[in-house]
Amino acid sequence: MPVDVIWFKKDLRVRDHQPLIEAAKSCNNLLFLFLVEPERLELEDTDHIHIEWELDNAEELAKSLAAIGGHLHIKFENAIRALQSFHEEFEIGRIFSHQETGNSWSYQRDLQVKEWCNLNKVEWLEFPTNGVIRGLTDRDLWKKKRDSRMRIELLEPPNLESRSVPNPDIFDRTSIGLNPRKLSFNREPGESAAATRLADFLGHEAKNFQWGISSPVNAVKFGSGLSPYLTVGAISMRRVVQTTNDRIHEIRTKPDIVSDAKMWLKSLASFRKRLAWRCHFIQKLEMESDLDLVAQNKIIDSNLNRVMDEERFIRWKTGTTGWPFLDACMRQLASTGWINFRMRAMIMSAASYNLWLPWRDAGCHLAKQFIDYEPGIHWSQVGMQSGTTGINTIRAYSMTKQGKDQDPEGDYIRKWIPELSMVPTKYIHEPWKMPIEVQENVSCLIDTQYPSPIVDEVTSRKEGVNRSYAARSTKESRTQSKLVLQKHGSRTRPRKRKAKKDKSVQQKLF
DNA sequence: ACGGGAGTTGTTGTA
DNA sequence: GTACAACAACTCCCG
Repeated sequence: MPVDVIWFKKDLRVRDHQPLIEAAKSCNNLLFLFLVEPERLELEDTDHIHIEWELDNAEELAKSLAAIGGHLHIKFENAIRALQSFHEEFEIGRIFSHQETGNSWSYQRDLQVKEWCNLNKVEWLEFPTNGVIRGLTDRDLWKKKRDSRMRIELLEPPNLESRSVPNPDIFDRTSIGLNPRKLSFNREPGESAAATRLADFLGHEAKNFQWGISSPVNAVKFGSGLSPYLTVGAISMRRVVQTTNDRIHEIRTKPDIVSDAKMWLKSLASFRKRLAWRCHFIQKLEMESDLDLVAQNKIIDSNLNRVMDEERFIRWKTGTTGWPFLDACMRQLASTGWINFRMRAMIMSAASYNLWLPWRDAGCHLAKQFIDYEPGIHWSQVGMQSGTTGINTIRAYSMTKQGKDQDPEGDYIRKWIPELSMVPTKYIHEPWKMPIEVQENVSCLIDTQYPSPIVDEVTSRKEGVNRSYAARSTKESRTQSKLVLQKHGSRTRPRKRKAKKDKSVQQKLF
C-alpha cells in the first residue's frame, strides 16, 4: 500500500496545519517527515543556531504528533535522496506540505523536488503559508486576499487512527556535527510554549508594545517574543492574528477589565499592523525569489560600488567599532540571538552608510545572528537599509543620537560593554572625549581598552548618504526604480494631510 | 520607519 | 498690560 508523506518544513506544529488535515482524509498510510538537509549547514545565511532551534521544535512536534497517533521521522539527508529511499521502500503516493517562501537555496530545492515528483508520478500538494499569496504579479489584490486568509477558521489537529508509518530509528543529534554558539537567552521550544507566549503577551506586556519596541532595553520586555516561533511555524500567523483580534474585541466591549483601555487598544492595533508587515515583506520574497542574491535595483547597486574592507567588517561584526551604542547592540545580538527591529535597521545602516560594506556580506552575517531569521523580512530590510531598492527614502541612522534617545543614562551600553562599565554618563555615548585623567580613573584607556571610533560618524554618514543619492539619480536607476515600485510598492494610500487651520485654506473652501 | 538646518510658533521670565 | 529676549517644540525640506 502506498504512503502519503507529510513533509514538515517551517511549520512545526499540529494545530492549524492544513496539509496535516488534508492528508488525514487520505486512505493511505501516512509518513511524517522532517528533514535537516546537510547542504544547509554550508549556506552563507544559515547558522547552526537555526538548525538547533528547528530541531528543538521538531522534537516537540514529535511529541504532539505522538499524542494524536503519529510518528515523526527526523532525517539528516538531502531531500531528493530521502524521498527516493522512502519511495523505494513504501511507494509514495502524494506529498503534502506548506508552500515555502525561503532563500534562493530552498527555492531551487523545491524546483528539484517538483521535478523529482513529476518524474516519479508523485503528486505534491502544497498549501498556502500565513499571508503569502502565491502567483501574484503585483500588489493590487494582495491586502484583500491576505486579510480574508486571516479570517479562515483555525483547524484542529486530526486523529490519525494508527495509520502512521512507525519510525524505528532514533534521531541522534550529535551525529550531524552541529556546533551552535551558546545563546544566553533560552527560549522554550514548541507549539504549547508558543501559545503560552502569545497568551502572556496579550494578557500583560502588549499594553506597552507601541512605546516599548523602539529601545533595545524595553523591547526585550514589551515585544511579543513570538518571532522565533513564527519562523519555524510553531504557531500559525492566522492564530496570532485571530487571538489578537479576540483580545481587541474583548477590551472594546469590556474596557473595565484592563487598567488603561486606550493604551491597550493603541498598542494592539500597532501589533496587528506589524503582523501584517511581516506578511507584506515575505510576499516580496515570494515575488522575487532571489532577493537574497540580487539587489532589487541592480543599477543603483553597481553605481554604489561598495567594497569589502576586512578590518571594518570584523570590527562591525564583533562590536568593536568604537561607537558604544552600536557595539552594545551587536554584542546583545551575538549573545542572545535577538535584537529589536529598529536596532536591526540601525545596524544595517551603519554597515551601509558609515562603513560602506557590501550588503550581501553584512546581510549574511546578520542572518546568522538572528534566531528568528526570516528570509523575506530580512532581505527586504537589507535592501531598504542599504539603499538598493530605489523606492524607499534613504534612512541613515546616527548611532550617538539613537544611543542618547534610547539609552540616555547609558545603562544598556554598560551592561553589554564591560570595558565601559565605569564610564560616567557624561561620556558614555562618546567615550573618546574623556580626558586622560578620567580614562585612568574609570580604567578605560581609549585605544587600549576600548577603541576610538573606526571612522568619524558624522562625515562618514554624510558621505555615504551623498554617494547613495548620486547612485540613484542617474536616468537608468530611475527607470529601474519605477519598475520596482510597480511590482512591490505598497498599495496603502498615502494618508490625506490634515486640513490646516490656515486662513488661506479656509478661504478656498468657499 | 533618518538627521540636521531653517523657519515658525508657543512659553516663560523679566523689567 | 506690554515688549522683548531666550529657549523649547514643532514643521518642512533636502541630502
